[in-house]
Amino acid sequence: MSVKIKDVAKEANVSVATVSRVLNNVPLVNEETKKRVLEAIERTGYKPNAIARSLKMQKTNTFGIMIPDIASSYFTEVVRGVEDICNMYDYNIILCNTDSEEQKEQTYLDVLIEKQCDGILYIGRGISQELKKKMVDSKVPLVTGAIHDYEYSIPSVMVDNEKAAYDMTKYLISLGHKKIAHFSDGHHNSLIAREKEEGFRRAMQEEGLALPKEWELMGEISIRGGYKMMDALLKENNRPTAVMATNDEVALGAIRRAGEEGLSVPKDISISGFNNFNISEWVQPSITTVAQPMYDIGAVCARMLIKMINKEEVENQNIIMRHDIIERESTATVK
Amino acid sequence: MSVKIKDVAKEANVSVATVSRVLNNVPLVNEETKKRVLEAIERTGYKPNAIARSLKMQKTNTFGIMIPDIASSYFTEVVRGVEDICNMYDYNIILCNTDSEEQKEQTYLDVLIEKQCDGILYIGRGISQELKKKMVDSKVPLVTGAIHDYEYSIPSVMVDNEKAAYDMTKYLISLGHKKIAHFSDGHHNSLIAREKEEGFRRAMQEEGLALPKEWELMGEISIRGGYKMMDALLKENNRPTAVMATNDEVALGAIRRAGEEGLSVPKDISISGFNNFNISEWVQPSITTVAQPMYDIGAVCARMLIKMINKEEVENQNIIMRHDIIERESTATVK
DNA sequence: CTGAAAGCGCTTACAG
DNA sequence: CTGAAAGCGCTTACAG
Repeated sequence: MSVKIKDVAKEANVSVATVSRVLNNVPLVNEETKKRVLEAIERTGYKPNAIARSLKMQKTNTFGIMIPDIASSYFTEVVRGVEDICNMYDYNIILCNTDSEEQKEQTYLDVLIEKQCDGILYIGRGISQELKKKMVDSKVPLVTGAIHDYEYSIPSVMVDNEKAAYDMTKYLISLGHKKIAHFSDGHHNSLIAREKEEGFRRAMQEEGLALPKEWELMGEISIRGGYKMMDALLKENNRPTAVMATNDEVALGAIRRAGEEGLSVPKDISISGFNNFNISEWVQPSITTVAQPMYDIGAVCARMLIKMINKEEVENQNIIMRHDIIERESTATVK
Repeated sequence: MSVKIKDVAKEANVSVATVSRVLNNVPLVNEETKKRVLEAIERTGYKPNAIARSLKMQKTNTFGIMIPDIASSYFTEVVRGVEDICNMYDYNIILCNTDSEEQKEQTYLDVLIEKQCDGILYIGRGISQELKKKMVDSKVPLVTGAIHDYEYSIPSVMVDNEKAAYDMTKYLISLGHKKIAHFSDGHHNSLIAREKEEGFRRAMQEEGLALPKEWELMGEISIRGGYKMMDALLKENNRPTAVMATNDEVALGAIRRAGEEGLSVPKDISISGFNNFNISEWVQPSITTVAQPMYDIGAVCARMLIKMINKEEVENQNIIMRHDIIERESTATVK
């Protein structure tokens, strides 16, 4: 059916070896011959078969990327960063949505290994013990994004979540808030949630502020999740003056629910987010947040993985990206 | 380095053919032998090499998916739908962000063909002549999402954009609006923009309403794009009472800019969106929009492509999905 | 029920 | 500078 290297060789009156050489720009081909081959390729409309090439070369030029859900703004940005770099370096990515389910993660990992991916990017909230072991054992080059594993010290690119949460809490406190609730990710495997929790507590304790149980809500990371957590919080008699939400979507849901209750944000209650999603500066009120360079996290992950594959030395194997507090309309000094 | 089928064969004292048979569940293998092979696989930790298999079978079980930008909410949802179905049927997807640039599209198409993708999903706003020809000539099974090509009648899954825009315009008119602006996609290749434009005009003309040039804005499809278009509109003396934006992000940007001007939405101006993104019911005001089943469009595209590859008959090659007007807070009767 | 062998479409060490 | 041949890791028609 389709034309193969053999057909081109026949057309150009050379051997397949020669055709292969011009295809791969091996220098020692006679200019005349090369021209003839190029013409034959043109005439026949030949396209190399990358699968055959991969089998021979033991290299597929494709990465697997495992994320919880592409429909979640955070991962969407990271993936875009990954893909742009991959495109520059002639890699492609196989996208795997795991929903943070271990079963799916295991299955995808097997597929990625079987499809001989040159490397794997794992972007997530945390990795289960089992998967971690399996990944490391597989010997496939691996980089994690958004999280870091201390057990195997897998190369990683992330933000200092503990510090980021600490900074945001301190910021809220600097506004005069002493009663602060925390809406966090309820997923059992979330390393990030634990780190943020620690930062939050450290800041509160430093100031000698109370941490009542009813102000530590856990739920789904989504607008609806934020809505529900605010709903639960409002049922309490003891109301905080500020809420630190684990991301901007959660903050948005919380703002919506507060508004329905007749509470004006930030006049009656301050609400902060995390990540600085693109909507956050546009919604009303715009959301005070901790910006983190999601696109760059993806891009740096990809670059690091490519370096590893090329056996280049990677000086810093655990890159911490910068975060920034962005003050906007959803927070204000306590009245 | 890694264990191959030959190693398993040796371990189990059978031929590679036999190992391959148990791997592929070919029935005519002795139970006893099968068990021995399975044990050998277990012991050696053998993982099949899908690349070798693909070369032999002429099937990679991977699709290429070309979209403008995964960071755009519309495509994010569609891709999730695609991936979920692919996962069910043991396909993987190679994600390609083209930014609607023809150069990137051409390059990606070549790569997808060379990597022997079993099929390609093209989700976009429109296809250039050249790319269309190249895709069709390549003979790779192809489905388009969000758009339909009338020239080659490529199988497609989409919403009736003309009718959807018509319906939304009619809805705004039913609210008493006679002065309606339209914020649309400025990309030169956007088929969708042209269809919506037609629907908008048809509705307006049916009612004998004017279509002044200054109310037909074109810009970038994004929150910022909507902000800018509203900014331009507000510079006109002649102000409409309603704006139909080409999607919810554009609407959000427009709402923001209107607010900055001291205009209250919907009291002073009604603004409608398109697509029903997940934020749209949560922002304040929530956005009146035309819902379209983005996830399902992706899912149906994937299913159709799989059917085509399996040579199953696809009765309806141009599937029109349902759209719905969702009335929310950003539109109101004209005062 | 099982094995030897050919072949999928490439690349490259080796020989000339 | 060029070609014949081996080999990447599988599957399967063929023969037994």
